[in-house]
Order: sequence, then structure tokens, then C-alpha cells
Amino acid sequence: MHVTLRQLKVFQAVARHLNYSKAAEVLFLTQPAVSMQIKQLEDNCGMPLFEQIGKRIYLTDAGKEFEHYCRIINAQLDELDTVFEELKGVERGHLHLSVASTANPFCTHLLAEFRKRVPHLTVSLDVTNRKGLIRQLEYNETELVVMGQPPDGLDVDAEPFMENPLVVIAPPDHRLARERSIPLERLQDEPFVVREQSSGTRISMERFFDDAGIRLQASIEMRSNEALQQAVQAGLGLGIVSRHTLELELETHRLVILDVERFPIMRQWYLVHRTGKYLTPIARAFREFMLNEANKLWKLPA
Amino acid sequence: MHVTLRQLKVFQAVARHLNYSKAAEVLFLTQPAVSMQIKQLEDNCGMPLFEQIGKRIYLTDAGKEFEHYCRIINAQLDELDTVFEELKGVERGHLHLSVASTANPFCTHLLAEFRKRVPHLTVSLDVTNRKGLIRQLEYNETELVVMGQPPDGLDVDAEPFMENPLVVIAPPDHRLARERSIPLERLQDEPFVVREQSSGTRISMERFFDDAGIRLQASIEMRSNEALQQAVQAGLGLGIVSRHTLELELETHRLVILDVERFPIMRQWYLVHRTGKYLTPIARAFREFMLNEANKLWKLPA
DNA sequence: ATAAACTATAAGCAAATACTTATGATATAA
DNA sequence: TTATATCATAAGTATTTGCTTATAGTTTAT
Repeated sequence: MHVTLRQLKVFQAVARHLNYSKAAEVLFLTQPAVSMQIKQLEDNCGMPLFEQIGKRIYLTDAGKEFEHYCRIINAQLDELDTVFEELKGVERGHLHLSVASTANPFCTHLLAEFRKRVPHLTVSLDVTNRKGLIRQLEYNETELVVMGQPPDGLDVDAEPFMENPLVVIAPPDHRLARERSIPLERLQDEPFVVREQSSGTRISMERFFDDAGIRLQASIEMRSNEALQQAVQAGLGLGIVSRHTLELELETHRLVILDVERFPIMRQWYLVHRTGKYLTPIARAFREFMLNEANKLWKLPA
Repeated sequence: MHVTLRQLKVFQAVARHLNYSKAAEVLFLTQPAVSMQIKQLEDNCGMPLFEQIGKRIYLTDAGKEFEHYCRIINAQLDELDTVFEELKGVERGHLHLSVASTANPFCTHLLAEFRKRVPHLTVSLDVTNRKGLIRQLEYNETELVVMGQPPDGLDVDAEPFMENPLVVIAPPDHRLARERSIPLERLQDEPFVVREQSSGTRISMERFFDDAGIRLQASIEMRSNEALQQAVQAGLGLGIVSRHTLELELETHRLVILDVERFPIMRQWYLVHRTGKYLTPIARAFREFMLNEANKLWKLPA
């Protein structure tokens, strides 16, 4: 079958009025135009959809069937229309966001804030490590990424939007815990728990100590930030983490921040998306929100 | 929105292969043709449905939505297709039939026969009086009608297909019940129970007696055949009915047929439909069946 | 650095589309 | 019978559609 949407339109007008001339009028056409469209439609269908008896026309059984499917198809097209309208607007929509596990706490908080402004927002939030984030960018599986270190090999737009202080942590009973202005060199003697090779914190940290000409003893490697903190608590060594992930552990005195010289290492959080990617209005709105408001809405205690 | 079905087709090919060139190949087109169709579609939608990042293309969120609706619409069109195929065939289908109340017994029987040949047949059978039948023909509310007397004022095709003998009935204890070859004139003295003015039997009967130069005493007028027979049984008068409606009453000796001269009045049953009406394959098949087989399948006892 | 794999864009064209006007045919209503 | 209301058909046409070929611009792979 090769019905056209035009034919559907004309058919519906005729079916409603059961009168070609009236339908023509409604469609701003002449009557023969309607006749022809219906004729072609009936040819396509292989049977009459209307029958004329005397002056009147009637829907045939086939015509009634056709009308039914017309309605459905039109309803779907209308629905599609409204779905698109909504996609264009910012009132509702869906946001695909992936964040570094280190960024999770404040991202969740900020997302909750954003949600107040976009009431019907739904979100897919993926929390993963740097490697996972890069893979997602590569395969275009996410719209926006929050990470501490934009990838190198990939063509992305990365915008810093908030400070990301990296601090040295220790268990409260560590012998350095009470000292002030600990010289950097003192850390050389300490064992360290570190994140995996590809992690953003690890990269930042290595770069920092390389520049300072210091070699650390990396005792243990951990694949997640939580695991690292647990290991530090357990006394397996010192750790370097984003200050943003420590709130709870500091309050409950499970960890302390060491007052090391030249710390914190001040880095930035970045909002990243692939160059050339089409951002939905929601994604754009969230991006703007983060760039402008994150600093006001997420303050670390001094 | 002004999407075309062509655009849907092309879109689906691209969405399936996520590759314009491949889609073009599948559609027996060149790649620019596909590019253009998609571009136009995206213009119609007001947003990109695909996005290209590097060599690869991906569906946007809008694209995924669109794909969803594509599927539904296509499914509906396919379904429509099969519905029409079935309407064209005779394997299944629906028949709108209206019959004179007098014709009901044998019509029901023949319909049951016909149904054996068309297993998935469904039927709307309307049993009504002549006036009702004519109204239905007039308003095109039925496909085929079985009646004893085609209407005058209406343009119909009427085909006789079976004899319709009208006989005179009486209660078994009537004084004429035992007589043979009763002269027509004897009926003038008898009270008669008759059908309503417009009924086929009434018309046939009046014409017959007019021609014979005989005036009957019409005592009572009944609006249905059953009511008439009951009235005759009750001794309100003689009646004239179609022989076809009497089987049960004769067997149980509730009524007898009088052996009147020149009786039975031999009339015909007609299959009637409005001139120019499109008959579905089912209706055509039923018509053929009745014209050819009714006489073999419904035999009155001699 | 080059080649290979993609899509985008431009120009041009044949065919189909979707009308219009004019006219004819038919059925109901006056 | 005549007028009126309806749909069908024919002929003609401007526009749109849907391509094609040719070419250019990217990005990735070698």
C-alpha cells in the first residue's frame, strides 16, 4: 500500500462530513481535488472506502476500518508533535549525566538544586571512575560529564566551574596529625594508598610530586575513593583525596586532614562534553547552571 | 509538522544501520539522497535526530523518540494492510443481512449452511417487517435483504431465488378444515386476521383477491407473523401466511392449511440490495449461494 | 602524511503531485 | 418537469519532490 498522509487528511475530512463538497470547503480545495485524492486512496486500498447512493455517501466497512487506523496514526503523529515540543522546551526532559566518583557528593547536591528549577526533570546519573567516563564520552553514551581532569586524546569541550582541592588525609591517631606546616619532604617516608593508574586524582597527584621532585612510596592501589578512605582509616597509609568527599569522615573524626606545606593541591572540576555534540535544552540549561551557580551553592567550610 | 512517510522509511533505514551510506545502499539510493531526506525530516522536527561525532552517527534523544513513533505508525499501517487483505478475501468477514420476519426460519437455516463454507463469518441478522426493511435499504444500513416483495419507489436490484407459497390457515377445528377444493368465494364469508398495511404478505394477498374480484372481511390486523398465527389459533379468523413459517404449527396440529381453490398463491422470495451498492466479497458470495443453492437446501414437504 | 570511510552541499533534471477550471452525469426536491 | 445538490471525469499546469552526479569537508586508520 502506498497511502500518503495527504490522503489520510482528505479522507478524514470526507469521513467527518460525509460530503465531498463540504470536505473540499473545509480543506480550502475544490471538490474535484477531493474526488481525486479519495479515488487514488481507494485505488491504493484496492476497494472503495465510500459508496454513493443517491446524493448521499456512506463509509463502507473498509472505510470504517480505515477511519479507525487514521485516528490512531493521527493520534501518534500528534503525540510525537507534543513530545518534540517538550524536548525543545526546558520544562521537562531527560538529562544524561556521568560524574567521577569523587565528584558524586556535590554533584548530587547540585542536581537536587537544579531539579527545583526544572520540576519535571528526570536524570540518568552514572557514577564511575575516570576510565569509565572517558569510554562513555568516546562512545557518545552520555551528554555531560563532571570530572577533575579532561581527557587528552579525545576532542572535547571542557569548562572548569569549581575548585577541587586535593588534601592529604590520615587516621586521627597518625603521628603527623597534630603537626602544623608539615614539610613536603616528610611525606617521602610515609606509605601511601593511591587510586588506580588512570584516575584523575592519581594523575594530578603524580604530576604534583614529580614537579616537587619527590618520590612517594605507593603501598596500595585502590579502585574507588571510598575504598581508599577506608584503607587510610585502617592505617594502611596516607591518602590524597578531593576535599569534597570528606565531609562525613571529618565530622565523625574518622579521618583528619594533614597540614602539609603547599597543600591543598588546587585543581578544578570540569564540565565536559564531546566537541560537536548536540546538547538538548535541558543539558544546556544544566551546564549553564553549573558554570554559574555551583560555586555559590556548594561551599566548603573554611 | 509535515513529515512524509518517505521520510519515515528513510529514517528507519538510517536508524537501523546508523550509517547513511549503508542505508542508501539498502534503499537503492545514493548517499546524498539519504542525507537530504534526513535533513528535511530534521528541519520538520525542528531538531537533529542524528548526530555525527567523528565517523559515527548516533540517534539523539529526539531520534529515539522518533524511532519509537515510527515503529508504531508502521505497525498500524501494516495492520491496516492485513485487515484490507482479509476484507478482500472471503475467508473471513462480516455480513449485514436483514430479512422479513416471514423469511426468518429458512434464512436462519440457510445462513447456518453458508457458514459451514465460510468458517470465520460473522453476521448481523436483522429480522423486521417490510417497512423496516425498506427503511434500511433507503438509509443504506444493510447489505442484503431477503423479502417477499421488492420495494417500488427505491432503486434496487431484486433477484428471485425461491418460491414463496402463501396458504390459508385455520385452527384444526375450523368447519372448513375437512373440506377439499374449497371455492374461493367461500372465503368472503370468513373473518380474516391480516398483516399490517405495508406488509408484503398483505400486499400480495390483496392483489390476489382484487384480481379474483373478492372482498374479504379483515377483522383484525397484526404486526407480526407470529401474532397473526396465534390469533388464528385462537379462532379470531382465517389467515394467509407463507408456507415456510408453518412447519412447527402443522406438526403439532395447532394449525391446518385449508385446501382452497387456486391456492397456494405462488410468489417468490427476493434477494435485494440497492442499485450501485458495493457488495463485499462475503456479501457477493452469500448472494451467489442463495441464488444457486437455496432451492436445493430448503425443501418443503410435498 | 596519506588513504579510506563518512557525510554535506550544490546544481540540475525528470517525474510525480496536487491542484485548477470546465463539463458531465445522476439523484433528489420543488 | 425543472432546478438543485452532489460526485465524476478530463485537460491543463505550476510546483514540488526525489533523485542523480560531482565535489568538498571531516575524522579516523595506516
